[in-house]
Amino acid sequence: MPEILEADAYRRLAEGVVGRTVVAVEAPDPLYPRGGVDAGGLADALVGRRITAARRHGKVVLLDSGGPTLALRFGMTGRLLVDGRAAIEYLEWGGRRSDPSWVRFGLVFRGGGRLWIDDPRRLGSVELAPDLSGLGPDAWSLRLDELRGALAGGGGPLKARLLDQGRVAGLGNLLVDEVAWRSGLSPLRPAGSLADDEVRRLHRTIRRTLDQMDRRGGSHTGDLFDHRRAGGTCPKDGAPLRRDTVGGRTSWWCPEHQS
DNA sequence: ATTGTGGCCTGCCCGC
DNA sequence: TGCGGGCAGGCCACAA
Repeated sequence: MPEILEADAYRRLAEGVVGRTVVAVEAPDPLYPRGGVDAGGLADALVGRRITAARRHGKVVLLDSGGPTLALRFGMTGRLLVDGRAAIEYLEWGGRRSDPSWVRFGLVFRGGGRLWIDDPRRLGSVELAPDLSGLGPDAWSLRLDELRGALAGGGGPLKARLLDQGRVAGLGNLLVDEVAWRSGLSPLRPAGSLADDEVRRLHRTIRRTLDQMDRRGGSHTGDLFDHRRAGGTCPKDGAPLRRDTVGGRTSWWCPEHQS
């Protein structure tokens, strides 16, 4: 479940390769390169280039090197490692072990350092010159007017809108459940039905929740997280939590204080 | 255009 | 002890 918080931890880790020169590209999994490029194309584009920046938009980590930008996506079980060091050791729903066969992509640098993606489920990908125009504004720097725009006119459930990367980029299932719970908003509410004070509250909550959970260590550190299970109760008021499928995702919420 | 659904992919956990 | 089924969700293709 790499969501925006894990992606940002990966970006921070990837800053460690800025200034290094790529001498080899490893792409042992033919499923991993997307967008019409293969292992050879990745090598042609990247070998000999020096990494100049590590950026992030939503859940996507971007490496610049003077040529086409390299985009790294992590699906739900992808981990980034640099020189054998992981940004996140234990990924919820990720592998409990580490297995060399889970390495899906790697960059080898002059001097022997290495950046790679470990992804048991193979749901992540790498892409050259990604088109990010379909992504909405980044959730962490989201302005109030941008959130208003993202929710405006939506007849579908609030949760589906917040999960839609084209509306707001970066939030995943766990973070959306957490911010809806903290905001006292039902995930089932039609997105466009929120009153202005509710949008403001949601906006504040997104910002504060991301800052706090980043300090805590990731998207599994929400107050609701441990209660997302059969028989779970709301840590705020003790009511039994409801489990619904919303936006195609398992959703846990409190019918007592979320409306 | 918007919204919903199913499939991809595989480790892990539970029940038998 | 081994095995099979279900589950997890980011992302994309496709359908209504």
